[in-house]
Amino acid sequence: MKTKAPHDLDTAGTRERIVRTASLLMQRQGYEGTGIKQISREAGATLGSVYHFFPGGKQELGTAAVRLGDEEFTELLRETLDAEPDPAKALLALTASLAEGLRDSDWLDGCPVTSAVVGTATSAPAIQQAAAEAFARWRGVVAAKLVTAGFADTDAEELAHTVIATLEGAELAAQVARSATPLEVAGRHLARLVASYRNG
Amino acid sequence: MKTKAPHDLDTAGTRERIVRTASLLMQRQGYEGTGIKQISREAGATLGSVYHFFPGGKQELGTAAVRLGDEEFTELLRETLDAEPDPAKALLALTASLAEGLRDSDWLDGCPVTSAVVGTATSAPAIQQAAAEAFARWRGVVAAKLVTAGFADTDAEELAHTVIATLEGAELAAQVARSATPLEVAGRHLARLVASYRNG
DNA sequence: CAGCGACTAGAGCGATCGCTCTAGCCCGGT
DNA sequence: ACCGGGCTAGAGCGATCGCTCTAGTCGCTG
Repeated sequence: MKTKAPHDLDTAGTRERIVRTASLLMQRQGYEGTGIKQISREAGATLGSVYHFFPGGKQELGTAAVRLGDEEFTELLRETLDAEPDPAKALLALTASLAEGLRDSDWLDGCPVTSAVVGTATSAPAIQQAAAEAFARWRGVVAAKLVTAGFADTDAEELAHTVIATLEGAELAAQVARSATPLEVAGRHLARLVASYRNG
Repeated sequence: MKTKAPHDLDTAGTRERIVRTASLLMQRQGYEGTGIKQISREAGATLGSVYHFFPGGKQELGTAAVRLGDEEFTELLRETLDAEPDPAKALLALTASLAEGLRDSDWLDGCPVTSAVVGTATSAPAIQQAAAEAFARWRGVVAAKLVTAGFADTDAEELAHTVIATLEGAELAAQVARSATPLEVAGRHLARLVASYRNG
């Protein structure tokens, strides 16, 4: 039962600023390529604050950053899928939205979870765990949408696997090629794949 | 016109050992997470040798490592696709092969290009360039296979985009989940997607 | 208003980073 | 026999890494 006094808000403010900055920087530079001092500097916080909020150090902060990316993409996923009854059309809207976001950042801001998880398998297992949970949650959201639209449970779960994997891969490909084409093509193919299960 | 004296072979041996070690380590730890000293130590070479062969430093070595990964996967791609006339069946064999390789390394060795390219957009543009070339070459191999199998040029090129993107994404998902399922499901869906263009 | 816990502030630790530099080994050619 | 260049060898540079530590500020509570 916490009160929402200004004190608490300020606290939450600094903590959140640190996490958001960490998420953004790790998205662009990866986990290993981002330093704690750079995060604290760009977040307008001090090193003391960072270790006050994240006594577990870099790994705990990285985990929080991945969780933030998880939450944000989960919300985008839910919004986009809810706005269109037909799952195939919704996927087209989703890839278009991702392509727009990527272009707007000059192809720098890819998937925050992907960026943070690469190369941390042995050095930061907690981050791997958080990334695994994120992917599983996203698959769950896609699968739920498909089930609601009348797909069989098994088909929905398998399609959700491929939808999320293809989105990850197409986002990376688009980033590297500095072109929206991989995402646009992936959207059309995913829509076609999903539609092929509608009557069969 | 170089002679193949033992002297030259030894030279090539050290250089190649360095590149192979760099490729393996960056595959597991990412570009930023791998140090030059660690590479030279594990390759059984000295720091002097590394900078003798790669005067451009870490970025040049990383670029060579990405090119090696490019060549190796290009070969695997060609071999697997050549062994089976039907592209859909060939894709199933390919995902099975990737899943096997991933499991054999205890889910540590994902795509070497992906690992190296994440987080290097601003810090090592030469690596981005090499990765873009790798993805383009792989798409070319897949597209050529599809054209040979009778697909229209446009369909073949678009499918190649999605095949490569989905393989990348599924490999990453399998690595994070420590499970072959994402790759297996992706293989079946890619086969289905490709087959859907056969008569349409 | 005294006291206390939450938070800020940043100097500085040992280790490691990418990289440079000098010294010397080894081997083929003349 | 001697030289010269390809390659090895590793000490050490300044910078940065993740992290610890002490000191101090702030605002709420009794």
